[in-house]
Amino acid sequence: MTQPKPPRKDAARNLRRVMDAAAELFAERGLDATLEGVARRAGVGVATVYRKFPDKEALVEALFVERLSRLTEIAEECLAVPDSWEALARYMELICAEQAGDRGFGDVLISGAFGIERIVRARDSLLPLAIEVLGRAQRDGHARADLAATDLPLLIQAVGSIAAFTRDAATPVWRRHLAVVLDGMRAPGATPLDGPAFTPQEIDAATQRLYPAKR
Amino acid sequence: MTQPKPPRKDAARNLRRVMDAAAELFAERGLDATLEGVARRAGVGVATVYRKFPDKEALVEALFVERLSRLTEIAEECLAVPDSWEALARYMELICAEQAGDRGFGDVLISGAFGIERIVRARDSLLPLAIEVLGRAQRDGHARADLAATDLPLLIQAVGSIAAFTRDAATPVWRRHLAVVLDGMRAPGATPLDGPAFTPQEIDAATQRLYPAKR
DNA sequence: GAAAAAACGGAAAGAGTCCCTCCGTATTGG
DNA sequence: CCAATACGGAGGGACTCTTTCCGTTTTTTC
Repeated sequence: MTQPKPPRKDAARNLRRVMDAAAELFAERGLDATLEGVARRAGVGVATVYRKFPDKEALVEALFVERLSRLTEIAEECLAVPDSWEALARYMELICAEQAGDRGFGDVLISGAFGIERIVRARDSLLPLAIEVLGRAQRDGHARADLAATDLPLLIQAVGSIAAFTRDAATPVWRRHLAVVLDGMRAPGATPLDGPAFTPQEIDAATQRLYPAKR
Repeated sequence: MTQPKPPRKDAARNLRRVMDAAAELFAERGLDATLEGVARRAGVGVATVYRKFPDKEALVEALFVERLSRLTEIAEECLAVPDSWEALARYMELICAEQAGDRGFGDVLISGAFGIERIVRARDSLLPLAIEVLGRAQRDGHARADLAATDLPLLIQAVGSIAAFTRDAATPVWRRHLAVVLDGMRAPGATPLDGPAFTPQEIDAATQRLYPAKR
């Protein structure tokens, strides 16, 4: 019933060091950061990293599954905001901020992180919430009617790409561009959005192409 | 005075094949495409590629310098459009379209393509034109006053990133998001853009970090 | 406080990638 | 037909990154 074994003291300390270092390094450099880099920053050897996590995917999973559920929380909190436009704007802003602060997290969202099951599922569970947040703002006449829910992740990704590109600058300039996007999402839309929006399946397909295609 | 030597027939044919293949492959896969891939698509050996161009950079330069000056043309044509908003909208759209149709070109714009002199210079000559296009629309009260010229390349990059991400889909969905952005650029802006815009130097710094940092 | 158990570090194996060169063979043009 | 020119593709060289191996050190247990 009780834990079979209490872990050794140095092992516990190193696990924390590794996770902290990985969180930092992935935040700065994205998922491309190497495990050797993680080890160096943690002040341990690579083997120690591998003793804690069987491979890189496991480390990524350990770090980001929790953070993804944070996004779900954000969405749910937004649904509780009385003003439906306020809710939509906050939803966009908070998600962009998460990405802007952590390049690795942005990679996870866009790529599905090597297709890790739990991560992909967690990410996919976000769309229904987006539908609700957007739908409410549309029903109230705050958000333009021709926006589709699938436009949200794409617009978020667009702002996120600015955040990634300008990451090392002093100013979080992406907020300016998010403001532009938000104004563009307001009703009434001056320029009609022509052409069909993406289906959720098309979004999935795009993320999946990302991994096999790249590295 | 005349060309010292007319080139051999097969050499001429292969030069064209290589350039065509490279244009295609870079368009599809970006600057990461390998020269072996180019050779394969051209139906020649790698050595032939290297006989035509001393190295990869030279090939990239040959392909994209011309295309960059096309962007200058676009900007100048836009300056000739009477309606200043129309001009700005067209400017944004045409540049996005160029990127959307050619992933390599997007890479060139964002990364400066290995820092190749002529390419960087050509790209930098674009900003003054953007200033004019934007300034005119602002003076006429069409574009929101709190936009800075440096916001344009960043917004273009944002839409471009959607185009890159959704490249393989049937629908050019990025047009929807460009429309959103354009509406957000209209005056009056509902959400104020707070925080300073980027300086041109900050943009340069960001592009330069891109290459050394990555590969 | 010593021996057993657990964990450690860093070198290096292994698997890729990609750029570019070499050289024996083929094509071209006079 | 032969000299000049160009060709193909194997492979050298230089990375990079993940993962394993093993002799050494630290911790725990008695």
